[in-house]
Amino acid sequence: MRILLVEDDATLADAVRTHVTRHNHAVDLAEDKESALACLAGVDYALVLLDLRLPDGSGLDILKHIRLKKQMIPVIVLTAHDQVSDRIAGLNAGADDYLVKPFDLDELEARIHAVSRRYGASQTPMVELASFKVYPSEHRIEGKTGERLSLSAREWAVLECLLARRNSIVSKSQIEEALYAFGAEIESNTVEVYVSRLRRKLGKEIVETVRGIGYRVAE
Amino acid sequence: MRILLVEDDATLADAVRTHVTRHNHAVDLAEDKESALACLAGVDYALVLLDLRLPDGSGLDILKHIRLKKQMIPVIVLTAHDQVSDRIAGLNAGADDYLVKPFDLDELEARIHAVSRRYGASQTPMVELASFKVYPSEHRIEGKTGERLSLSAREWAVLECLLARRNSIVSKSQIEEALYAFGAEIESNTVEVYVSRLRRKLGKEIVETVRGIGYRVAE
DNA sequence: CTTCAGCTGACATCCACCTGAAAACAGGAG
DNA sequence: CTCCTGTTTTCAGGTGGATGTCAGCTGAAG
Repeated sequence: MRILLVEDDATLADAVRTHVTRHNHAVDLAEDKESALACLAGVDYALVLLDLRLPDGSGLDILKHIRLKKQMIPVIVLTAHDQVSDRIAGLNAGADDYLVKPFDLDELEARIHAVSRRYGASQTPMVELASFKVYPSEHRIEGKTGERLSLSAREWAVLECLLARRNSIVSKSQIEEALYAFGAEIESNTVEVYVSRLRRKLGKEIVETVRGIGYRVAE
Repeated sequence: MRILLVEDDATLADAVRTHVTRHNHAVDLAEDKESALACLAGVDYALVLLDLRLPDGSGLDILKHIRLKKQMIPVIVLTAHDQVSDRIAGLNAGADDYLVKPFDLDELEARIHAVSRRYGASQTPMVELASFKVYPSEHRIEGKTGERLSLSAREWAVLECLLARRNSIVSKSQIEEALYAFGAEIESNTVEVYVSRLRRKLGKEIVETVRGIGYRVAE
C-alpha cells in the first residue's frame, strides 16, 4: 500500500517513514505543499499522512485540494498538541482521523489500519512461510497444527523485515535499521543473535544465510 | 460506548458528562456546531446527545448533517421545556428520541439504553469467554454455574474493549482511549491495574499479556 | 593449513509488567 | 453535615522475560 507523507520536520518524517515501511507500506515523502500536490497528481496513493503546518502554506490547502478533486483517499492529519484549532479545521475539511504529536508509532500504524479499513481497503490476511501461517496485522504466527508461537518484539520485527522483502536478500544493516528505527546505533552482532533465535523457534530452514551479503527467508 | 454530547451550557454538560461516564460510556463534549461536526468527522460515535439551541446556529443542522451522511448513529435531542416546535422539528429531521430539560439523569440513561438497543440489530446478545457468558448490552457476566459476577465500571470497560477486538492484540493506549474520553490523559499504570483486577475476578488465563505490545483475551 | 563470517550458549542488565496497599474520591445513609 | 463504603488512581517493590554483549565454536573459502 502506497502512502504519501507530507511533513517538513526531517526527524519526524524519517521516523515515520522507517516505521511505516517496516509495516509493508511504500512511503513517498513530500516536504512542502508544492511537491505534495505534484505527488498527488502523479501517483495513486492509498493514504495520506498530512502535517498541517508547512513552511510554504497550510497543509489545509492540500487536504482541500484532495477533497475538491473528490479523490477517495483517506487522510490522517498530524498536528502539534497545542493546535486544537488545526485539528478541528482539519476534520472540517474532511480529514478522516488525526494524531497529536508526539505520537506513538504503533498508534500511527493502528490508525492507518483502521482508517484504510474504513475505506474498504484490503487487509493483509495471512502469509504462508514454510509450514507456518503468519498474520502480520495481528502479530500472530501459527505452526502446522495451528498452535500459536510466541515471538518477542524484536524477533517479530526481524521476521517482518525479512518477509517484507521476500525473495530478495536482506542485508544485516537493513535489518538493523528496521530494529532500531531511530538513532541508537548498535555495535555488536545483535542481528545474528536474533536470526539465531528465530531459527531456534521456527526451524533452521526458515532463514537462509547468504554469506557476506545478508539473509533470505524460505519460499 | 462512545457518546458525543453537544451542549453549550457548561453546568448541564458537566452533570450529564459525569453521570453518563459513570455508566460506562466515554463522553466527548462539543460546545458548538463547528466542533461537533469536527468530532463527528473524526470519531465513530455510538450515540449523540444533541442540544438544539446552540450559540453558533441551530443544532438542527448537525442532525441534518448526520442523516445526510447516512450515518447510523442514534440521536437524542435535548430541548428546553417550552420549545415544543424544536422538538417536533428534531423528530422530523430524524432524531430518535428527545428529552425535555430539566430531565432526570436516570431517565437519560434509560433512554440511551433503549435507543441504542433499538439500533442494535447488530448487537451481540451474548459472548462466550472461557467459561463465562458475557451479555454486553445488559452489563452482565455470568460464571459457569450461572452465578453473577460484579464488575466495576472501569473493569467492565476494559473487558469490553478487549472483547471488541477479540483475537487481535489491543495496545495499552487503545484501552486507555476506551477508558477515558478525549482529553484527560492518564500518567500511571492504570491499565495494568485493571487488567490485574480482571484477572483476579475472572481467572489468570482470561487475558494474555503480549509483552511490549499489549493484551489479548482468551479464545 | 589459515582466515574470517557467521552461529550460539551463557550471562548481566534492564525494563515491562504485576500486584498489594495506601491515598484520593464519590455517593449514599443516617 | 459526617461517616461509611466501594471505586478509582497512584505508588513502590518485586519478578521474570527480553535484550544486548561477548567468547568460543563451526564451517566455508582460499
